[in-house]
Amino acid sequence: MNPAITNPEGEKKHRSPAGEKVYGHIKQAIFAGRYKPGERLGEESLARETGVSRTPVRSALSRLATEGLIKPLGKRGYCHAGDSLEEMEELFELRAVLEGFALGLVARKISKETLKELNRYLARAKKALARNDIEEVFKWNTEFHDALTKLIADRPRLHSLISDMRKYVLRYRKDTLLYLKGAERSIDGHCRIMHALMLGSPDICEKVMRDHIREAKEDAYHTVLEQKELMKGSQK
Amino acid sequence: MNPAITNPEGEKKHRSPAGEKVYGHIKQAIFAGRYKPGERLGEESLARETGVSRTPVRSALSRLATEGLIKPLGKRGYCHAGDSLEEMEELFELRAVLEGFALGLVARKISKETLKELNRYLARAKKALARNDIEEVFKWNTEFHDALTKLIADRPRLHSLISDMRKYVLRYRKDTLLYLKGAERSIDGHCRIMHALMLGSPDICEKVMRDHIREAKEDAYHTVLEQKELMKGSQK
DNA sequence: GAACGACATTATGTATACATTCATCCAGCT
DNA sequence: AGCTGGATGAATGTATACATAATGTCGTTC
Repeated sequence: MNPAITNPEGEKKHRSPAGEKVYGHIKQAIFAGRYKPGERLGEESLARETGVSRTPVRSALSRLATEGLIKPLGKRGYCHAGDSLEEMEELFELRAVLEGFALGLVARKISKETLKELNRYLARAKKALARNDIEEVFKWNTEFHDALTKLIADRPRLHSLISDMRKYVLRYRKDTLLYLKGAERSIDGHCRIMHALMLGSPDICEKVMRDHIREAKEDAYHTVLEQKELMKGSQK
Repeated sequence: MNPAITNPEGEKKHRSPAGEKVYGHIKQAIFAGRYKPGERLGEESLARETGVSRTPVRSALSRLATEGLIKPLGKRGYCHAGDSLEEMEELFELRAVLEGFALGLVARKISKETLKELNRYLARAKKALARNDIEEVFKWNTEFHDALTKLIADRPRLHSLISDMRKYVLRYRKDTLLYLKGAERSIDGHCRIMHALMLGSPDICEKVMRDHIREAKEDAYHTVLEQKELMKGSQK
């Protein structure tokens, strides 16, 4: 399974073994599709499942709600947000806007060294694609985006917004890249990003990144549709 | 004092008398400048202050952190984010991007009735400006923006992001409008927004809204600077 | 038979007690 | 004298017990 999901690597803040455990547990369960869409998530049941008390469960639920994986349900706990196409679409649109803006900021101050680093990731992804090693393509594409994200660490809000959304979106992206065509389009987009960065124009960078993420949205869109079809078929 | 701040009106979710009480208490204290910038906010001291236990205090702190009013401090509690110019600038830049995008979305589907409603608010703000009634200008300008925000209620993430940031930004805006020039520029911006909406072009709407909020940023910038000067002067 | 109401069950809000970890300070050593 | 290391304290993480609110069920009544 996807290591970026099953291995909840060290984040910066939020310091608690138990709370972290529950957080990872629920997140993984959601990504694995273990909850029915819209299913209610109660503090007590989760506390029993994970073997901790309700207090860390509450904290984890609150965190997940901020990240958008679950939604507050009126007055009675939370529920799994489900993969509605609308949600997915909004998420990618937001990413397009925010990461587009971010790339515009980056364009103003990126260094030659960073450009080289990005080119390195891109070259590796291309090589991996030539070998049909999708896993590797995914890895280097992620490195590429992560390197870009790091460049706006001096804008804490923007940075954390983008980080959160990228975390959330992994589920779609991995599946998307399983299609060779998606991998090709993605790498092509990264090429265009490099060119835009070398042009140094914020406006062009913004537009290129928007288009890139909207392409990814289209791929994810089809993937989700097919998943829904599959689920429909597998229902007795 | 600002009614939008001192009167924590009914929000949608988050159901708790005690938790709500603490939330309002801290928020008000922050807006009133009762905490030194960067001051550490401990759960225990806040619990004593407000007379409730630490549990609702935790929930309130978590909420405030999500909204960006306080920042998680490494591993040890939270602290008042302070009014650094950088933070303020980032906040307005984000608003510019997100509300710009939102207005682009709105442009595609706004109805004649809504346009009329917006025009009504705008006209009232103009009249208030003619009377030099800044309080009223503020009120109708807020109605104007709120009406726009409501139009993207079908994009929950975008909507809540914008709502949160607008809440947070109230402190700057009120002071800003105390300057007549700021009020004039603000109303002028709203006029341009109306024209862009009537043109119906998403791109133009996006650009106009961005410019409008960046103007507000400039006003807020000067205001914060003057406040800092004042504080420097009042320090023995 | 359907609807209303009371009770039981369950879930969340709150409080408090306990555990753990971080920070500070003082003492002893180099 | 300065630095290091441990002890002490305080603040957060966790668990649990209690209070309150909501839901679901069962019984009664019309």
